[in-house]
Amino acid sequence: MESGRLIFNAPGSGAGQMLFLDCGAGGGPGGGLFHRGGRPMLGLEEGRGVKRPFFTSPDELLEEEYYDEQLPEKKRRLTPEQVLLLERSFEEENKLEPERKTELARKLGLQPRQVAVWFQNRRARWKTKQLERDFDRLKASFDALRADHDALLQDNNRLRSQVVSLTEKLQEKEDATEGGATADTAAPAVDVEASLADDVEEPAEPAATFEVLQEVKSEDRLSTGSGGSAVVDADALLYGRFAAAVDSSVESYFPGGEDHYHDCGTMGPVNHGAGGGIQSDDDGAGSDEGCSYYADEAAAAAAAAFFAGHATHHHADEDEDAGQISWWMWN
DNA sequence: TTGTGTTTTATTGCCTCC
DNA sequence: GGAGGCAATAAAACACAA
Repeated sequence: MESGRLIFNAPGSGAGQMLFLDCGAGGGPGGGLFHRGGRPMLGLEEGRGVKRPFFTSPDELLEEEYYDEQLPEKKRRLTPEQVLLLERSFEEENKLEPERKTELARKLGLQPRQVAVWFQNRRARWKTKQLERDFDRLKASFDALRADHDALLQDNNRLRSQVVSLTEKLQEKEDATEGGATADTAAPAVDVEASLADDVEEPAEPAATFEVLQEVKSEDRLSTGSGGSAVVDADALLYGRFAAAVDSSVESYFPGGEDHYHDCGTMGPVNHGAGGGIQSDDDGAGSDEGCSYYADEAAAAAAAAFFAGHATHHHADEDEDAGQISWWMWN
């Protein structure tokens, strides 16, 4: 981009001091020493091969030697001392009040506009760094969540295979019962429990399972003694053990109480709307953590259907949570 | 030395606030 | 409407490998 320049003596400046007005076509950026409003920016050119700051102290500006070798201005970097002072000032406050700007400019021998520009660019750099930090932090958080998710999936698969094998065993026992003598109708339930005890590894929360067992036994005593009770009871036992295992997983995922995954809004763990995306700190990132990554209402419905008609009468209070539990189970 | 990528300084245009 | 902030961008300065 070619720029034409008007070079003229700066009003009020010492003799020979020039200003360069950038008249680049289209008003494009680059090299101009005038900013909006026609505010002039002073610039002094270095001698060939001589390194020296573009903007110097007011005293230096008056030194005659600087008026030699006037050439078209070039962009100069601030000296380390100038940058240091600016950095310190930025650390104190990243916004620049007019008084501070003037004072800094005076101390540094810069134009106030330069100080303002430096702060503007510095804020932009800080924001970029902040975004990088936010990204790293969110990525780490996401990776951790994904690892947990994978672990839960493995757990889920293991439990599902147990359900299948135990269901098969139950079916075998049912078949055997129907084909054999009908001596003691309570016997199948006892056998199922024994079988389950052999085949299912210890649940993560024995207390919860114990409650289920107590419930199962209690209902078993009240049952009519039909062969069907064994099926219901076995399902109830499975449900209880599964729920305990899931609760354990959830607890480990949300230390401090299961309410963490109940408190994610009216839709349970499913996070809806724009708030589910990556957010900056300003947007309150982190408040949604653990709430929104694995939404699958179809899975919840499937889980509810699985247990419907089998164990629900044992766990009426858990029915309303079935969707959320299955959300962990089938994802 | 030269080509290339990065950093720094500065400008422009748009937006918001008073 | 003016002042100031921000995003986008240009271009000089700088760093560094080939």
